[in-house]
Amino acid sequence: MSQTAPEAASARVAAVLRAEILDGSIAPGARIRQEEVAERLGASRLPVREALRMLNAEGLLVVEPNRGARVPDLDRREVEVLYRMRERLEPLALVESLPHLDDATLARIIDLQKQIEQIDDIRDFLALDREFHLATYSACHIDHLQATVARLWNATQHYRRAFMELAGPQRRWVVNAEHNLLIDALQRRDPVDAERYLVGHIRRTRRELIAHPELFPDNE
Amino acid sequence: MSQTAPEAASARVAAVLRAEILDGSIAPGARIRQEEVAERLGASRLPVREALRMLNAEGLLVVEPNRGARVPDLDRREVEVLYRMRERLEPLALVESLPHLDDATLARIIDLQKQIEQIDDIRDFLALDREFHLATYSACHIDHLQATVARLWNATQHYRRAFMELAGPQRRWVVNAEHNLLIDALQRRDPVDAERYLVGHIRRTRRELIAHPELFPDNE
DNA sequence: TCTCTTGAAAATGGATCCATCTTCTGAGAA
DNA sequence: TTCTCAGAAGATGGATCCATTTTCAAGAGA
Repeated sequence: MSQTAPEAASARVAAVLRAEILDGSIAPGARIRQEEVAERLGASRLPVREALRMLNAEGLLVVEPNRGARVPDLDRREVEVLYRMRERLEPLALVESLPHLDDATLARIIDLQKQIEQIDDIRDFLALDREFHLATYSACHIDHLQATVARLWNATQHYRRAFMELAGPQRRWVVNAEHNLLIDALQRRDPVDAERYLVGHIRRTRRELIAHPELFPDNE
Repeated sequence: MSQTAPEAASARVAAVLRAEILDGSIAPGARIRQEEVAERLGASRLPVREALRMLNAEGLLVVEPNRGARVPDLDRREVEVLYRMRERLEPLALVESLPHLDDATLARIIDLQKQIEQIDDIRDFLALDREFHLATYSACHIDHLQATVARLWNATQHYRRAFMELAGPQRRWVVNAEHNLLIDALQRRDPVDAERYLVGHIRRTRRELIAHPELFPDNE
């Protein structure tokens, strides 16, 4: 066969929509019409419906009965609590992952950070940053934990992007310092320091993000 | 209309399957065949597929491409980590909920505990216990947080039931003592004590549950 | 007797057509 | 001008039929 991957239509549709939501092409609040997606991607409405359910499970959109799917837009308190969830869950994922992290994954993490330090484009930065962190959790091998963490990243992705477009690159050096301290702790297999730097990283991000009320709808 | 609720077929199918999984009629490891469910519940396969996706989003089953849906069975480490996730997330849900808990909800929580102290049947106990805890989080009004906590309860429900069938009712008084201390802290609107008793409650449950390796598959 | 192969049965994935619900638009009256 | 209500258009939910994949059992060969 010349085709390398048969891949189901619903998975293909889900992949396209996932990318569009994560990179902001489909903004929060937008309604997603099944027929429009089906026509655009050359499939029938059925795999589109399946794809919407998948993305719903991934925290990227909400499905309301008889009213279709839409990307939710969150208020400031909601985003803040999602970040507090990250502060509690990701250290657990990291500590469970650390003992099983092999050298190849560690090398990939280090390489990702090198790319992060050289990239300018915000979308590329966000994608690499996400891949960097999820890679540090990849060895925990607890599906529920990894899926939950991914959902939190998915739901807050838009606000991270909006923040970076607003704040510009002047705080990038802080991210890099935190990432490199985290990598150092990982290389030393030190769960205490790894958790310390990770929590600090997420906490700082939350505070800087929350400090911009203009990112969120209907703030009194 | 005589019908009080029109309710979509997919939601109805999902409700039946959800109840069957939670009460153990469909055990972990079991494959769920779409056609069997469709015939049994008097619907076509399409709403069944939708229902399976919904339950997948709720953490009750996993869907593998071209291989259908099944209720996952977890090993001991997986259940332990799920409980550690609960220990970190539920205190956050409680603290975010506590300031918004109204008197009616508090009264319902107290009433649920009174029922818990009088019930004998394990399935009824588990349902009431679940309702009790989720009620304490119900005022946090963060959909993602409540859904995540519900998923953790869903995924571990089977092992809680198996544990109770094994351990019998002799530790029920501990549950009641912990619940009543938690209620007292809620009535005093004391987030510190409330978090303290809740974490203790979950930690003790985890330890007692994990102490029974015979509850889990393939433990060396 | 064990293993590999092959083919048939069964289950899932997808497409099209129809029913039902939502929502938007516009006309009419206060 | 504004509110209300009715009707039409559009979108979602569901049923049936077909295609593809998986799975399992039977048989041939070593």
